[in-house]
Amino acid sequence: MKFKIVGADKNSSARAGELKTAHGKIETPIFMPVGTVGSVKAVYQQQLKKDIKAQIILGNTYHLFLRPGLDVIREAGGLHKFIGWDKPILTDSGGYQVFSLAEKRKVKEEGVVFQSHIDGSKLLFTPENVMDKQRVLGSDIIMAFDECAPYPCEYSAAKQSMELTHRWLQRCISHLKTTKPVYDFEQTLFPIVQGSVYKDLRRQSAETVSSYECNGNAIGGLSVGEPADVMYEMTDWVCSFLPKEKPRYLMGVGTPVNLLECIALGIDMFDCVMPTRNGRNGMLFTEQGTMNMKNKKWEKDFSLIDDTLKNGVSNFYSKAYLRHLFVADEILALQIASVHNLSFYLWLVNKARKKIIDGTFTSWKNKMVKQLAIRL
RNA sequence: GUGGCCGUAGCUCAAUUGGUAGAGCAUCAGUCUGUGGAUCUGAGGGCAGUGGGUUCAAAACCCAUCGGCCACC
Repeated sequence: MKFKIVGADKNSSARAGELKTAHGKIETPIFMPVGTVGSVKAVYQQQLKKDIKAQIILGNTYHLFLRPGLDVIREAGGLHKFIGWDKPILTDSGGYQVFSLAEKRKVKEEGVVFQSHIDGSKLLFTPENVMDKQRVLGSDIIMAFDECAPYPCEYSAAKQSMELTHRWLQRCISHLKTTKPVYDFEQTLFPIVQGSVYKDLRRQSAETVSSYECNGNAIGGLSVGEPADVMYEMTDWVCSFLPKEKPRYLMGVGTPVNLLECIALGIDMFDCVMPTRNGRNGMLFTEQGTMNMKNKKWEKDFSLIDDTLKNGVSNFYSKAYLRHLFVADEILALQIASVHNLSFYLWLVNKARKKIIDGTFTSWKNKMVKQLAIRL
């Protein structure tokens, strides 16, 4: 996997790049739609590619391991073939699910013992078996098995958690070195920086992670409830210790404003459930601000959802119709909202990329941040 | 026609049996950050079928009347 920087902003740390994977090129900064169980909820793969212009999507090791199970995916020839997506895929390791889904869990040195949220069965995830699982999935980018500290988190607990994540990272890397891809293409590991909101821990973690010289690095443990300015401060700080020539992935972020602010801090890759999840709950993101489509104010607003997005959905359906679909609890509402929001996110990062390349990023970003915060 | 039961929020129904009406759903609005069609939070909404009466006090007791359901003739 190769990363090339093709443009940089003079007034910020923003950069534009190209990331080459076995399944094609990714232009950064990029937003990666989340497709946890092998589907970006409510969106066809064809729409994802043609209308939304997604360049890479996410899958989740934990969810896919539970359903349909790795034997099915192996027999299908890997996740790409199974779901019908020939562009790059990144899989999360399941570390976050241990933090967010499992009620009863035991974090031990060996790994994590927890119960399936589907059938309650006991599972053991270790750095080694999570690498094996991602080998079977055949994702282009595989994530290290980490522990995501909650927020707030005491210093001592954050330190312990970070150190465990580092020991697990060492094991992930060793295990990958002694195993081969299941399919005939390259997979690359992104290690994850942790350390909660403590600058010394974050620095230590960023330096530890950097020392492995992986093809890309990720920042985890943010956007878990801390204030936005803390998130920006940590992101900025961590980026200063991560190699410039490698892509940086900020996990789980965020709002359109978060994306722009973090691009300015030097982030290249994002993923977030917000455009799809909030979309399913009626929230639409646009260049002019956000709208809650369930609101009565749209009842007789027959203007197009967003004429600037040429995806055949935002520039086809009216606000009044979409509101009706939401109120009537129609499946089409979720589809329209998801396609729209993802289109907007991809449009936004692509616009940012162009602005970085033509040297007008910061002024544009500052203007956009104000506009995006508006509630319509 | 006679007898019985019932009428409380938009809907379905509560209220320790006289002490100045609540819930669920719906509506309206908010929440949502490595997935959650979920969840949670808040708000609006009742001349108690109608008209009388008893009482310090009535959704509750009495009378009349209207409407609905059931049984009998």
